[in-house]
Amino acid sequence: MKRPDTRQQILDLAENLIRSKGYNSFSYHEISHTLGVKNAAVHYHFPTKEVLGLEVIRSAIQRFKDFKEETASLSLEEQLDAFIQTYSINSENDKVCLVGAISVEFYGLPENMTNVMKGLTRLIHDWATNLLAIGKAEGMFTFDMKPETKATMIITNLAAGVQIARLMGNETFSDLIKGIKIDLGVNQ
Amino acid sequence: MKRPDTRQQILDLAENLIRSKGYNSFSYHEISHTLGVKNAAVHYHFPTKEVLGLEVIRSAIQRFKDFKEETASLSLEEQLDAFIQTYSINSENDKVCLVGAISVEFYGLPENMTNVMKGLTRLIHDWATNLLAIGKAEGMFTFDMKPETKATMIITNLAAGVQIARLMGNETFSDLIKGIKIDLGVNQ
DNA sequence: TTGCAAACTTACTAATTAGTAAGTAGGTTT
DNA sequence: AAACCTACTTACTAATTAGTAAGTTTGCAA
Repeated sequence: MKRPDTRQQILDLAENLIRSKGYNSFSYHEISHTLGVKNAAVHYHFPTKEVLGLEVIRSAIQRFKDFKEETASLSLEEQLDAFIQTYSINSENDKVCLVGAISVEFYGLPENMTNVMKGLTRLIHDWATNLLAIGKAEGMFTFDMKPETKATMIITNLAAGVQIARLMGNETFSDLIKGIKIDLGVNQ
Repeated sequence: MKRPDTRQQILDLAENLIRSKGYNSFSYHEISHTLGVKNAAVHYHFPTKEVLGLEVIRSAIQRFKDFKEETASLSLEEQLDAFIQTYSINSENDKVCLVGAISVEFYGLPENMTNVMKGLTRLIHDWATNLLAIGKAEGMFTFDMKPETKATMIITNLAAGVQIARLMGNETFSDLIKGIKIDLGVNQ
């Protein structure tokens, strides 16, 4: 018999549930039922829901670090496009990003989770700031503010863009991307 | 004895809880305990949690309509500032906006709630679009895209701005406001 | 072949959840 | 003053929740 890799399946499903409905809107029962295992099997891999939530965020941190490495050799515009594309995929799959999901439920989550999440948010923001700073210095992007401010603007556009797409439709999101590029001066 | 206006207190508290932790992170017990009444008193005013959630959204729709009327006679820039200020107050009170709160939990909420929420989102977006269209025509705002696109950009900046402020601090939000104004050409 | 550990299941528990039925106190209407 | 209504309380229930303790199976190593 094949190794079903239950642990990874639980982790993936938990992330999808957090980004579909929020952390406090899914139960261990929903996970075990969906994967065809028993409730205790989920607790075997992740003793508490807080541990599961933490692991979801930690794996997202690792995934972003991998993304950084994998795209490091690309041009700035290709890096930005790759970043935006991850949100386009979210929008098509009706999934919000972790930053949005965790921040909205902030005061209903274990402090450990929100603290680890702060690290991921800084990581993404620092990366975007650096990208924009270099791009501005090289004359590739045009904006009249600090690169950290522009980074906040683009990240908030994307984070709430996938949220508002649930209420207004996916065209709203693709339209938004065009706007971001126009303001950066990278439209052609 | 004074009229305690329990119904209004429940409604206000419910909105605050939704915008602090999310709809599925608070209970009728939390409401009744906080207000010093019994669980059944909450059910007397709002028979089901879905009804309570719907009333929260409906009262927000009414509030936005009142906002529109009250600010209609102001200049475009004053109207925009008034709109932005409601988000600044949110940020200071660590509250996200309803659009963000409802959209993140979207697939964990009763369909009635998300449908009514779509109405509020359209209402806000249409208002902002109209404001930006007139402001652009009058040469007050400068942007090189459709006014509906710029409306989406500003609304997503504000919605996710208050979210990301929870993870990165309130300076991130006030910084973001400056960025929005710079891109609109209404800085200083 | 025996021993052992990883990955479960079986069978629970205690707490919390939304929701209800029946009663009651106090003011208003008739 | 009798009837009635509003705004509750008392006292529940059934379902769901996260979490646990004690087995069981299966593959692998000694």
